[in-house]
Amino acid sequence: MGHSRDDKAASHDRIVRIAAARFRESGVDSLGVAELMQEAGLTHGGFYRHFASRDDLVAEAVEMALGHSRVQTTTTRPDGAPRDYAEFVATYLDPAHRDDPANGCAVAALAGEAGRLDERPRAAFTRQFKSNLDNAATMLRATDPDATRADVLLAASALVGAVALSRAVSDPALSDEILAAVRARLVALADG
Amino acid sequence: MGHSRDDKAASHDRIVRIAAARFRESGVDSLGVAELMQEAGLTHGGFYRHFASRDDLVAEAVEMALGHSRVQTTTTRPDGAPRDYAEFVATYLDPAHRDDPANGCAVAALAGEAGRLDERPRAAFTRQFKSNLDNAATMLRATDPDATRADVLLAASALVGAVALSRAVSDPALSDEILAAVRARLVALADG
DNA sequence: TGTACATCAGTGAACGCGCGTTCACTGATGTAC
DNA sequence: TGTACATCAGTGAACGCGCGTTCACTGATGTAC
Repeated sequence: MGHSRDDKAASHDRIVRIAAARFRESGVDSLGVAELMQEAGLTHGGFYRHFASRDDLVAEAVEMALGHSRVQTTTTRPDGAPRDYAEFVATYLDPAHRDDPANGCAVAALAGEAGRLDERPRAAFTRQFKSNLDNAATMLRATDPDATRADVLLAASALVGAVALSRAVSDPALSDEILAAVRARLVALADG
Repeated sequence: MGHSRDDKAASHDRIVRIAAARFRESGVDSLGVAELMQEAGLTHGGFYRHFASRDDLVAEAVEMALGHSRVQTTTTRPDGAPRDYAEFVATYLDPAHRDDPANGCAVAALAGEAGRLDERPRAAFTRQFKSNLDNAATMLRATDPDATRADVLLAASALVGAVALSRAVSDPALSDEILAAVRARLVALADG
């Protein structure tokens, strides 16, 4: 067990990443300090060398969750190529995204409880959502130059709603159907 | 403090209604047994004359929340007249609905956590959502006879997503804008 | 480069607190005769 | 209709438990000379 400053930074990062993933998976209230520290390979007492309080962790972890997710709404791919709107929609509404909230879009995962979070994480949510809207607008307008802001807001609402509903419903066929239908309609609207 | 059978039924109903409202407002984990019973004008010990466990209450209250909300997706109005799709969308996406989740659509309020609920309340969620889809389909097809099931699923996802996002975001202007934009686009899509 | 010392990341026992749940009790209700 | 009795809705103290948080301590790290 290292005690150097690099070790502390690594521990801190590990703790926040684990919390961010777990918060997206099962909400901000689901994970206790003791369990979190255990998952990070530490004991609970050390938590307060990193955070002033659990609320402080929540703020940091929500900020990280919103900033880093595998299913991103970024305009470029890992290889640097611009991302196509249809491809983005397909990735976002893929069952793989539905089934892996821990690594998925934090806006979709946290939309239901963001309004009840403290000011700081809620502001982070709002900021990130606005940024996602801008990215979605850029992608959509590359396909449909006439797309309005209302079109972007409809698409964003449908994307977030479809992922949330597909995760909520206990009927797998309906879950798949929601994703496929919304994907088809959003792509058709952009192309038409 | 009455002890008759009618009194018990009234107490039971009161407890479940309060829980249903509070669950829609702030999630299923937010309300303790003691606080709930106090709000119902009783003491916490009596809770177990009504429910085998807190989980039992959650199941019943979620079922009631899904069955009874002021902003309903029913096809008829209180006065018995059929409901117009555009009117329904406008009501659903009204700021008054956003600002009153306790009396609003339980599907929108619980979408984020329904997937983490027990089997029984989750099944109730799924059942109610399917029923809402059917009602929405009927209303939508009254306006647009060519509307497909995919159109209905897009509308449902957009409605739920828009309400969730409008509640989540801390910027009031953006919140209003989401509701207005999705309303305008959904009505325009239905009108052809 | 080596030594002495301060710092502080991490440990693990302990804290107060609120939670869901239990239980002995009270007294009004409903029933039997 | 009146009386005796069983039932049970509701009370409130008490329970074990897990939570977030505190704290005295350990020992490796980083610094001063």
